[in-house]
Amino acid sequence: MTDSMMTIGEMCESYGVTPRTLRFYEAKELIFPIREGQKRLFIKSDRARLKLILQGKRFGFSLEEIRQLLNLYSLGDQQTTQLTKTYELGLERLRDMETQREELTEAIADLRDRLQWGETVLADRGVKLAAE
Amino acid sequence: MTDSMMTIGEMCESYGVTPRTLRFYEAKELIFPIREGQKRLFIKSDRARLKLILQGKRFGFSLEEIRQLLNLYSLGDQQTTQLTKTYELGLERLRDMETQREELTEAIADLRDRLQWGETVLADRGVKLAAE
DNA sequence: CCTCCACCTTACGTTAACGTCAACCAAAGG
DNA sequence: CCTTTGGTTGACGTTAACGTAAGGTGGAGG
Repeated sequence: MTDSMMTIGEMCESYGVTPRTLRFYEAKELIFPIREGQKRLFIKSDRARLKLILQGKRFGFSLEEIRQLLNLYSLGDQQTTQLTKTYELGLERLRDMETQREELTEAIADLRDRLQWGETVLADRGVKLAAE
Repeated sequence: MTDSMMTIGEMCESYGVTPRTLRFYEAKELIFPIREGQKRLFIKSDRARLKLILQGKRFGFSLEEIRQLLNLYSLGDQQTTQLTKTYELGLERLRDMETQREELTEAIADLRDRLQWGETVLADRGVKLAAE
């Protein structure tokens, strides 16, 4: 109704996933769409979470790890103990991601060198590459 | 013999993997250890490849994608056509990795904010965090 | 000679993350 | 009223990336 509500189909269209995927994520408690009768309805926060899920997957996190991280994004009225654990978990993840970024930076530089080399080899063999 | 040769056990020790993993990678044609009778022997280039494999996995690449990438790291006397394809594949991966790096940078900043916020909340509740 | 150890192959088991299929409901349109 | 459209819940299938268990080999040491 209000355009803040989306059906499962619209969600799939928007984010390039299948219904099965969204239902699966719900079953794994990564998202919590509300129900109108039988049907699922997704609101803004669901979309925010989904974005984070898809991003997390690109970084190589498992769905379970992502589920933990998502709690960081909906911190509210939890017990202090739980909150502290979540915080520390977040710190760990942050270190992970920073490490990963450094490695990625190196790997990119490396790959770039290889490609440069490949270019010259191909040039030597008289191959014209699509200029870009 | 020469310390440039390593047994499967030594490899596992060095890189924190299981024998099964190395045999699996060989079966998938990601590494090509030489044989002394039955036994596998790993030389320097095998170790270089293994490093790249493990790194690639951290970036979320599948073994099959990694296998493609590895060809870039052993370009030699292949046909020019194949070489060109490999080169273009490498370019694609490079774009992927650069994109991933940007996203990762954003995600890190984001997570950092959350943690900062979490810190203040915990501080308000009188929780002392391990200073670092 | 026997045993242990490190390695081997073959083959079936496992987990994550969905895909696919069957059978069902409910609102909307012709 | 019937059919289409878009959703639902099981339940079983699939792929990647290994784990694991069973049984076999070859050399070193007691």
